[in-house]
Amino acid sequence: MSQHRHLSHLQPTVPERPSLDGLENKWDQAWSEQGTYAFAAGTPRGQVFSIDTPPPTVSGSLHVGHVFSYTHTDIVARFWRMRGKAVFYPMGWDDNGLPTERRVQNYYGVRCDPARPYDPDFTPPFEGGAGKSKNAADQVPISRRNFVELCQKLSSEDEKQFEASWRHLGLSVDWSNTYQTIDRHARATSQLAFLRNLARGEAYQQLAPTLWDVTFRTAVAQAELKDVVRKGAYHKIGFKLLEAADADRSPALPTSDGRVYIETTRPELLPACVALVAHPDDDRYKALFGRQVEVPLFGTAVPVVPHRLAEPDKGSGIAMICTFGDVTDVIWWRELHLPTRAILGWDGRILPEPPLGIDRPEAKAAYGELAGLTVFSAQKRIVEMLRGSGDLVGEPQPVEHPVKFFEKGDKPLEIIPTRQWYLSNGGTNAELRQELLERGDELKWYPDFMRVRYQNWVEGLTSDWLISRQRFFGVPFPVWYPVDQFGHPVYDRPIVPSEDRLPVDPATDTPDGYQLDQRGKPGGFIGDPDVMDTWATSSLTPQIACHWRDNPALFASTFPMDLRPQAQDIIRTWLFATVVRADLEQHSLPFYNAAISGFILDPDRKKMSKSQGNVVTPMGLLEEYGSDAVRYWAASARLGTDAAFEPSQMKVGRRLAIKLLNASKFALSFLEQAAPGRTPADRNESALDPAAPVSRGEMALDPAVVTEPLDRSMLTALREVVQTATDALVSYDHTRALEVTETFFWTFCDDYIELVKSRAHGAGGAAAAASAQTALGLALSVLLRLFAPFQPFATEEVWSWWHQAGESIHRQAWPGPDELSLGLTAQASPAILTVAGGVLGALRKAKSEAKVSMRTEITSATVGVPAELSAAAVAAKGDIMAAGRTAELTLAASATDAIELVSAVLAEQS
RNA sequence: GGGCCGUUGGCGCAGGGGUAGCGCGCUUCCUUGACACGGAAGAGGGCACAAGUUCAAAUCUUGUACGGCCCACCA
Repeated sequence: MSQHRHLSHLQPTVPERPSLDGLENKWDQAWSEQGTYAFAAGTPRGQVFSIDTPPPTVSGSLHVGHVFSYTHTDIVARFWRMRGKAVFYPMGWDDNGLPTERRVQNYYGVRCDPARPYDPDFTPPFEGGAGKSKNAADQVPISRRNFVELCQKLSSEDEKQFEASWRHLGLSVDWSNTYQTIDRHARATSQLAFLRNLARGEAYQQLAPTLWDVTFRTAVAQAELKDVVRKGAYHKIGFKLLEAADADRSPALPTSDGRVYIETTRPELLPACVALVAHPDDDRYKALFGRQVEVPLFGTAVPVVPHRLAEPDKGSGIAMICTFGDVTDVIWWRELHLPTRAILGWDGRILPEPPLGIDRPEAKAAYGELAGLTVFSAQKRIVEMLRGSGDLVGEPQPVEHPVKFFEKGDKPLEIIPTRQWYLSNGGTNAELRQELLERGDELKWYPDFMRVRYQNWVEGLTSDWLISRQRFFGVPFPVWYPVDQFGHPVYDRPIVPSEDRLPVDPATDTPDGYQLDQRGKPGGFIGDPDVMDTWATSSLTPQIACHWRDNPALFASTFPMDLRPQAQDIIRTWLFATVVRADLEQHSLPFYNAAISGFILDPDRKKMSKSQGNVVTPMGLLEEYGSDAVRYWAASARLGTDAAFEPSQMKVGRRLAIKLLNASKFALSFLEQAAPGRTPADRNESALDPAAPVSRGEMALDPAVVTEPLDRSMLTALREVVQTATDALVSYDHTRALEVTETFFWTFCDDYIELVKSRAHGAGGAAAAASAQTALGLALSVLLRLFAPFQPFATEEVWSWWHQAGESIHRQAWPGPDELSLGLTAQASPAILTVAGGVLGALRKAKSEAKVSMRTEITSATVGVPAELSAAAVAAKGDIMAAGRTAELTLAASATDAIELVSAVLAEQS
């Protein structure tokens, strides 16, 4: 960092015609070569600013929303770097999980079949999705290892493209510090955290009803659900009331025909029915509690039971409980201790064999009609059967109702009993839940109202976190199970590896104490076949990036991280899960601040997303407008606020970047003029001392030279801007910082530069000229640094014109409060600049109304100025007259509180 | 059903007790030696609606409407 009271610079080398073209590649390369954004390892925690960068899903393409939110983070990173922090700014790639699997299937025309052996010479049938077929059967089955290799291959190609785009955008990421959520280190970290959870009892296995996606054939977690409104129909079905053991006990049965009528949207689950349920206070059905009814077609006898969750005003007020139609069924089943009659398989089809309770031949025959069918077909078939048997009353009544889907799936979820791994997240433990709520309070949220989304979510948790997935491209569970003498795995005695063996793949690695050939044999072992949910790994991004596992010194200097930037829609997943993991392992927050960005809306105010088909690819934008311009658009939107996709804002940003180049060129031309071909060797000498020796040394801009009131006024106003912008950035309000800087900058260009132009050229003598020239240089230096986080390319370009090669603006000190303090006696009211601009505006108005050029001379003019501002106006009168080309200017008392043109006599035009 | 944001000139946004502000767009003018990828000067709204608090309300309170989102419900 260099001193800025005295600006160091070389003889300016300003291009004849400055341009934004090519700046991105030029500076990206320079920053890369010079290590401008490298993290200084060994920096104590207090001087580090660490960022938990969201690892983008590389299987998707980069879109404008990414550019938007990552720019916000980069502004913060650049600000703190200039404030003297060692910024720890890694980049991760989320390549682990389903999206990559799907992309690989389409891209290479393959599918994973874990039963196949590894083929080291395997070549995919095609690349690039050229032979893409909708039919999964056309995909070539390959081994899990081949499949994972293809996932890694494609991911790393995608990652290169992402990095290129990010670099083009100017993210000041330390590109020597990247990770993949599937790489060796991430796998080891994820497995280590899991083993610790297991040892502490926070991770556990359970055979239980599980939300199940039949397309992907995997369990999914509560956090990955979405509601989809679907068409369905209420089917009214009669259940025959069976004779009561004590027949005269029930005087007022609700049925005159000996039947109980329920309404269901899922008649195909009839064979899975285990009870009917009504509200305990429902007088219509009270008398039935404890009685048995017979399930139509299948002849199963099931009880009628009371439960508070049954809603009297829904349907007929009495519902059938199936194992399992929805999550309420699971609650009823669990709380009422009902039997299980599962009829759905992992593939979403009706199981071939009927469940217990269906034993009569005609019941078995009825079941046989459904066996093997999909849910959809089974429903059609059973409706025909019920109609035939007379158990269906009337026609099904169409309804639209919300159904739970996996957020990435396109078929409704089913609930299937399976063995799965769970991790405590407060869903079943009030004490932990309270602790996690307190973590949410402890965290600083930007904007603060995002906090309630976290609270809502934590308060609404109904189960622990299901972390196992029956997929292939993910981090495997680092466990094996002993196989007993009968060949059955012993699930409650998992075998774990020692921590130094991580990462392991239990599908190919052998547990300690066993031989390779004992796999799957009685008395041997078997590996857990599942992988972890992608969030189970990405919830550890702070531990991965900061190297909790293998670099305690780095971890100590970067964790808990300073900032977690992320999107609002993954508070319940990524943010919450990260808090859970750090709470369990480190007993702390994983980060102190969360910056939540909004969505990008297209011009029709809809959320931009791939499925909407309205996504604009960012690279085209970056090339068309320039990265600084696109960043400007992003920076104009506040955290947590949805923003419209606005090319017009990008044009404004581009105009600003060009203006920065041109205004700087102009200001620097005076510095050159001030000391042509020479610079003082002694920093304490005046920059303008013509006797100073010529050298390639440094030239000082001495604030003491700034003597003119207008110049001092401008610098005083700028000082306030510095204060405001700094305060705003400290509180993550980049919009405000940009706004005040930009507003000042336009005044600086339109008014100040115009006002001092002729004086800076020497019209008022050497001292007055030096004052203007030095003020221009000082202001330029400060303004460039204020803009640097927002427009890194244009500012770096300008900086390079007058500073030593390699002396990046992005490593300079952020303007401080002292830098522009000109000494108490040299302060001047910022009002001078304002008034001078106002009076100049009045003179311009005279010309504009006369429809003449601004060059036109004014013979004489009178401008009214409010009394309290008249002294300020007088102080800048000479500059105003010069800028307005006015020979005779009278400053009169204004009748109003505004500056107003009273009269003007224009010279004849030639 | 519970909750969180928002509603300010044609569009995008800022302001947040004293009587509206920025950018784009629009109109008119200006090819001035930093910039035509420019510059200057203008026109245009009374801040969704209603009631209240106050000397004074875009600004505070309450309610309503509309838009967006989160959570819950899912027979």
